[in-house]
Amino acid sequence: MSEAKKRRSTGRVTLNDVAQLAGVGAMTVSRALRTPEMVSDKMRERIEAAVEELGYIPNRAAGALASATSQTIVVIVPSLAEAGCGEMIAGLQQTLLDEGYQIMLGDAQHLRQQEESLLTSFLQHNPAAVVLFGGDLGETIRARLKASRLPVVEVGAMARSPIDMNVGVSNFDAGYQLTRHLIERGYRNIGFLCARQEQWMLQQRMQGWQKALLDNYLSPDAIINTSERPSFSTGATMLGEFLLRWPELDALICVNDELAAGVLFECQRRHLAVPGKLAIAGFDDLDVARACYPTLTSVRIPYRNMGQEAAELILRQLAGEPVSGTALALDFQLQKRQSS
Amino acid sequence: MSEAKKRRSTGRVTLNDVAQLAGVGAMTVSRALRTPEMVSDKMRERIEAAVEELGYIPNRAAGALASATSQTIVVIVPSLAEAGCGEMIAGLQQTLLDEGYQIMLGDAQHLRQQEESLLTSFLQHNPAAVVLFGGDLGETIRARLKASRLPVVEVGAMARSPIDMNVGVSNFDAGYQLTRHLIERGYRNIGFLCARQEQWMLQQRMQGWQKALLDNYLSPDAIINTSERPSFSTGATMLGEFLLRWPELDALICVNDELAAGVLFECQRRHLAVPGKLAIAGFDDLDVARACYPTLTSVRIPYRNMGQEAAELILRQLAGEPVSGTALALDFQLQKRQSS
DNA sequence: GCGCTATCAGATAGCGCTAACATGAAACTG
DNA sequence: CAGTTTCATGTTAGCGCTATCTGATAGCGC
Repeated sequence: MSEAKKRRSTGRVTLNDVAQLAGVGAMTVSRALRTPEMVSDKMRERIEAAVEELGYIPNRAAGALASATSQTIVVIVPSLAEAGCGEMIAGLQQTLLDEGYQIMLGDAQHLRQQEESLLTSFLQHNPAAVVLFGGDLGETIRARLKASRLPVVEVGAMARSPIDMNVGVSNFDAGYQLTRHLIERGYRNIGFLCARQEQWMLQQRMQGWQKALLDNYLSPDAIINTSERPSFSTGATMLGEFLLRWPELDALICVNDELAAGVLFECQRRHLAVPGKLAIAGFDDLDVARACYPTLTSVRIPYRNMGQEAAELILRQLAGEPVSGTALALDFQLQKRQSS
Repeated sequence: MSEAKKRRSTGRVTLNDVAQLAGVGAMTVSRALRTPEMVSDKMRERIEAAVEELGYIPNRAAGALASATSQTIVVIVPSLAEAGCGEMIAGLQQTLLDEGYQIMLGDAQHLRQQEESLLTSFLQHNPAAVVLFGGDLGETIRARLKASRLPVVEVGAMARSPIDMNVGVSNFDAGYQLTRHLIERGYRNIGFLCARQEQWMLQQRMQGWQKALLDNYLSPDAIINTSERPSFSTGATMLGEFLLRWPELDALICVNDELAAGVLFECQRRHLAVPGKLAIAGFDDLDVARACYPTLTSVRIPYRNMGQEAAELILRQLAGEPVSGTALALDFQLQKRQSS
């Protein structure tokens, strides 16, 4: 009878279908689903039954369009291989999922340009908030994010000038305390193996080491900065250079545990006693630090917790609490082990 | 002059704004952006200029609603800590980003129930396709995915009964070949350390080992299956048990490199020569396998490649090519090193 | 010149949902 | 019991975009 050509209609169950079955208005169904407390018990039950019966799946695109907000949280990380990154995301998701938010993930692969395209692409989704890990974004992006007025949480380190909110640990303090620990143990020629110094988080650890040495009238000369990934094999490779340039070295702090373990492996290869000939320490307290031989002194950083706290902040912000601008410093924990 | 109360209007630049500035119809702008070849050069340039001038950002929610398709690819992983998972995602993203797709990530944390909520939540977005890593989803979910008629790619292992497409390596063959290598080297009492046997990928490796032993008239008795995470420290813990139960063991294959490295560490701790007293081998060829001492025999699995191939399949499928049902087996590579 | 088909641009009508307002009934006020 | 407030629900009108159709031009052979 009708032209039947007018339009598509995806065929899927819609809010209206539910409303009809339940014999109520569409708006009531919408309310029953999003703000149940605004609907009488009787109605709600009826609606829930109808939803169940039809197997209704809300269309988020429609919701997002109508309300001009989405339930999507954008997460941008420099690389998924980054230590703690997975943990952090797991923590985030754990808290966000129950509230109906989902994570849109971007891996920038340490490329400025990639960050740009990720952000451009993500902003098209009207995300509810943005989470940044590692805190090393370019100025363009920081400006764009600021301009977007979205809730932003920078996670990992304490940011120099936070865009908005910030959850992290003081990597400077971590570096400082770890170094002091080595000094207390009697080491005097303490080197530092850094990688990718441009990363704020890593740089801060290094500066903590510097400061601690200076405060103790030791000179922070023995430092190598490589542009390689801070990986096991990089650690193994770099030890040789240290020994060549600073034969008197008696301790080596590595900017993360993978490097530290790599250095340890190379010591084994060269039959250098650890900590007898060389003490080693790292950061992040990865599982490997507890398993290797000798066990590795490290600094535990609560990555999962960071994710959870970041999620909390976002939720509170979205709920209207005045948490904008909060900077939350979590505690790290020095793990003294056999390698020092 | 108008009542000014009717409705919200987000204030953002819309397609219409661009159209007006360019002096064309909205539809033409839409076409110029999505299917440039359908618009004359003159128009396109004019429109592009207008887009630039206004800093127009398309609203994906509106697009998704109107077209009933989104540019979102859902990725569900058992856990981000899973070896190769990050690599795979990076590979995926690399290929998908240029085509305008983005990744919505779900970490199921090895929980069936979590998988469910993730999927429910994600389906609300009308994703263009779904990528599953590890291939250990529950039946409910597999059924739901099948019913959804979305393009699905299972990545990691060769699936028993693929939902749709599949990109992976034969973990059975990998296990078989690794074991054969050890047999060829003269080892006769070859144990297997498994963890989380319920994971298909890991189980297959184990069965490859079994088969290889049987084919060579050796009995696959020395096996331990732990429910712990296959981590460094789990490896370190489990070695003791092996030595206790099978003192004659001369080689130990671990279901992944972290376990293998953990076992190696424990050997160092106990001053057991590797491979003199015990040979060790793992899977995944993580960086640690190349860095540790002695270096670790392993099987290289091309995780990043898998992600790329999966992305290609999705793109081709979405472009209408008949690739549905494809099962793509990639090559692994045996890496013979010092530990065997 | 005539019809005829390509080609491109515009007009129209929603996609499925929710903000804002309107309504009606119950609950309260004095 | 009229008048006000409260509450639960319904009605209306889009959110910004795209599928589909219609119309205008241009090109073609004859």
